[in-house]
Amino acid sequence: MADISEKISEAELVVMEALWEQSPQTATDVADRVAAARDWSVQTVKTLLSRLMAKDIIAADQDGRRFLYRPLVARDDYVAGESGRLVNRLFGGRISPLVAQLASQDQLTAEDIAELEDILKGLKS
Amino acid sequence: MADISEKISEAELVVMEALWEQSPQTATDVADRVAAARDWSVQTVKTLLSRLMAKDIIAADQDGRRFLYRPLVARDDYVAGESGRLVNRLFGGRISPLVAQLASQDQLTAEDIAELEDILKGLKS
DNA sequence: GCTGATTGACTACAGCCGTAATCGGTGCGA
DNA sequence: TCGCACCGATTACGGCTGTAGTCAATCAGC
Repeated sequence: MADISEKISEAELVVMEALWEQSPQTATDVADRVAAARDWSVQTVKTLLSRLMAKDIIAADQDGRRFLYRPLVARDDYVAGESGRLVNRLFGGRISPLVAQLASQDQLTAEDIAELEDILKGLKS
Repeated sequence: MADISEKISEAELVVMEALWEQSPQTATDVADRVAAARDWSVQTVKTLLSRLMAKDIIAADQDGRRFLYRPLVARDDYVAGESGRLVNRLFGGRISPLVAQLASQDQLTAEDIAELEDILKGLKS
């Protein structure tokens, strides 16, 4: 439940996803993996890695003359923080309006509904 | 269900909340209302109003020598967009992991759970 | 040993964001 | 009618973001 103090930007998040998927990785590995999603130069990815290091969101261990990067923040913690922030900002901290919102947009599949029921069942016990 | 093309920044959102709460309002009204949340100068609020106008997120009707500002985007539409974006970005478009996430943080009150059950009941019919 | 490829560090630069000061016009009270 | 208060418009400016180029060191192969 580590707090994420520094903000992760949109582009930085793409890099984080690559690192969460697999770590540690060299800058080049990350760049290759990211290339699937975004057409960025290797330099761009390296800059983003530097910024993430400066923000203490990732760390790097030297391996010969290059670095192996790894996340310091778990994806779950990040996701929890962002979800909570959104729910607070837009729904006054209440989640049911969010679900109602998404439901009204037909964003809930039958499977989602079944899973939600399971979750609720678990919570009541 | 109008699409929101331009992005609303954090500070702009505070101004939007004031306008969604009540509209139309003069710049001074908005500034007064916003003052409860943020200690901003009137100038700052006016700048934010200008930027929101430039982004076509609000409009203004002249009233004597001042303007009456009103939202062009409904809060529900904005909220729907943001919620969907978050769910897509972090949960691959699936909502149940979000609820599971918040549940695991003890962010669900008994009332939330009851409301969610009602929502689900409604959806199944 | 010299050369080319690779790597991290530093630099760049435009656009957006937060926060506000200043300017020029105008209506109102004295 | 003269000045002041108030209004929107314009300008400011430092920080963050997206996107990348360049530089200096270094490793690997000829």
